[in-house]
Amino acid sequence: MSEIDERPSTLRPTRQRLAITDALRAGVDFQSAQEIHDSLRHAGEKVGLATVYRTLQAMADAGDVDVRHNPAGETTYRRCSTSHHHHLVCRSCGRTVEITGSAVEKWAHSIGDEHGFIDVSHTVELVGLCAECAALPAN
Amino acid sequence: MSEIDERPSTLRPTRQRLAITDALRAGVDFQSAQEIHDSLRHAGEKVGLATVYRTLQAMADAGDVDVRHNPAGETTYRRCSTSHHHHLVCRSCGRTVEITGSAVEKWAHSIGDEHGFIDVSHTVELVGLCAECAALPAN
DNA sequence: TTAATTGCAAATCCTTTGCAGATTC
DNA sequence: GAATCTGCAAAGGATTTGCAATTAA
Repeated sequence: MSEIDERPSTLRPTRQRLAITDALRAGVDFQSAQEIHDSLRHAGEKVGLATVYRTLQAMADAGDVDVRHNPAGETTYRRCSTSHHHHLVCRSCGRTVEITGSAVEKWAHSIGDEHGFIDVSHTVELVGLCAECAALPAN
Repeated sequence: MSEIDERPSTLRPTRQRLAITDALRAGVDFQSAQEIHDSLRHAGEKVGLATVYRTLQAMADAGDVDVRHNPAGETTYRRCSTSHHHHLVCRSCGRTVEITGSAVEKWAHSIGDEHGFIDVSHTVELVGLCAECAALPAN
């Protein structure tokens, strides 16, 4: 009764899939299926939106890309092993600062080891009030 | 041209809002608007779904609750200051381990300070492959 | 009384699915 | 030729919005 793995034994390197892989490689950070679809369209590659969704999902299942959700509620994808960074976002004005924290990287890794998990990736998001917004009278 | 703060100056403590606050307090972890709506309904409180959405959104804007997205893509809320923990999830079987990491808490805080942010909350999610799934031949 | 709040239903937006035709092996 | 993939359009599900009625201050 345990359905753990459902991937088809073959994954065909079609034009569409290669294009999507390229788009992921071109993007620096997480991108939504819609963004990738647009990006492909602008690049002259014609790929159906449904195909983009299906492919990204398959890649995520296979562990080839990391998944997260952006504030807009979209599911976003990023190829693994991209130079890794996080964001510190102001909850009032949306100002964003990029963070590179080797400290968390190590922490994530050691937690994984501790529980017998391998191949651990992580997602971190810091949300706070930036100095400017904190200074506003309304706050 | 800078619309930074749009909150109405008054936030009325209506029956609905109090009920939603209670529901948040009752829940141990992140809950979606729909879950809270159900929970209220079962508790005998009649509150419109739209109201739940609007209220949670307002609370999030005000910084009274933390927001995250669950794997299903739903937006979920948790009152701030709940005993804080994170999750380590197996990307294959979904097995979940709760993590309490004071290390990250401190890290998040110091990063905030470093950039002049106050009132910094954070969201962390670790995704990996658990020992059991890693042992499966298919993987 | 006025401004904020609510409920309902309609409207949006993102994502998934059914299915026939195209494609890869 | 068989198993996969694609695209399109329809279907689903979550969230938002318009608007008239209701309620708190």
